[in-house]
Amino acid sequence: MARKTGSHSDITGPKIRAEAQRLFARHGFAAVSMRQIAAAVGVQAGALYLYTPDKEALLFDLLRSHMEELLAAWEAEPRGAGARAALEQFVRFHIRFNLTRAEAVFLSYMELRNLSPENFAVIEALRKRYETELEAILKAGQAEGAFLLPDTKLATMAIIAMLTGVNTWFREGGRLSRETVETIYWDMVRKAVGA
Amino acid sequence: MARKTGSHSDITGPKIRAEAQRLFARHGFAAVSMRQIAAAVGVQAGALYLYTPDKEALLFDLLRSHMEELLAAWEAEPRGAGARAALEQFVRFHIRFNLTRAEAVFLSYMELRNLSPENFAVIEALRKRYETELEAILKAGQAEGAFLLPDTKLATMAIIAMLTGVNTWFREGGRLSRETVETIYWDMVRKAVGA
DNA sequence: ATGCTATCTGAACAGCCGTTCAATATCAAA
DNA sequence: TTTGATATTGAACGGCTGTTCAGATAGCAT
Repeated sequence: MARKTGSHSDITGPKIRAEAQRLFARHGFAAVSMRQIAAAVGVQAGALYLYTPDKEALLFDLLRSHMEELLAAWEAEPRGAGARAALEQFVRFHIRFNLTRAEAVFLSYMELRNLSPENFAVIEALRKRYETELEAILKAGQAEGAFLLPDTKLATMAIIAMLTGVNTWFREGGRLSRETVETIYWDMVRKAVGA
Repeated sequence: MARKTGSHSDITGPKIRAEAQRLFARHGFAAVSMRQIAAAVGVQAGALYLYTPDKEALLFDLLRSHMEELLAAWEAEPRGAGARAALEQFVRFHIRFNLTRAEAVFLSYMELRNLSPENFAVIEALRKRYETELEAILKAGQAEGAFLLPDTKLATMAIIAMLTGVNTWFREGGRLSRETVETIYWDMVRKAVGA
């Protein structure tokens, strides 16, 4: 046996990334073997190397794609006028976007240490760019007198941690809908920044 | 060679736990081998099994000890009168305690999935107990009219996520002292709960 | 129908994994 | 000084690891 009927890189490639993401998120990068990923895809381990130079590159690709899609989605988001509207937009966007990509978010927080220093720096830079988006909103709000904050840098970190935390407990079909959660978190954030 | 001069279970035992915690936190549970831990302790791999039945039990021990010490420390904390004082106490305690045990906190958040279902349930129950401590404060504050919260359960999760997030960026000797950070976070939490 | 290219297999590589255990050296008590 | 308990080694177990590659088949353009 060699090439399989119906085989196509347009199908196998994405399938590998999808299964890798699922398995890495579920068991952790180090705990998942290339043979497990291959089995999930329905292929032998050697075939994976047509699509990635090595295991770490597979992880890096997932993390970088996620961060770039996060930034692109935020930039494509409609922006209201004023810092207060922008902050509400950010809060709702962050919760909504992250909930639809729970596995990727999980990976981005858990598996950074499995990256080489160079790859780690790339992801860190993207994450920093995203944080700066929020900090810019907080600084603008502070300047226009809409917010009252002791420290915009700390507020940035606090708000992002708080919002990302939703992913750890939210379950579809639970007590509260995603929209309700967004609203409740927005209420707490709004108060916290003194708006 | 067999037994080493100066060898003692009172020394080797704690040393194994300390090195395991350090290595697990640094590289991840799955990525660290028993031989690496043994080498860090200065012993052969086989000797570890005088102190733990297997690798997972080593991790479980670290997580359970941490959670129990966290709960014990909180219970030993002096309690002020009223929900507002209690909440400030909690905020400052959580940041302070977690910063002094960064490795254990990191492990407790990252390595839960490497536990067997039974062991996972034990840690989850301890974590739940801790969360309930905060929620009780929020409920009491709500009842006595000190706080104004849309949902105490969500506020609990939001506050804990926000506070634990400090561990990801705080560095000793950085721009702000631990006490200043405590105060700033307390300010944000206080506003968020409407107090 | 032919030939080229894309895709995949299956075996092999060297090395590491968690764990067990008989043998052995040290320590502490008698 | 002898004896028994304690602590450790070092080798061995079967199995899994990431990665490479020659060989083989499927798809596609001619």
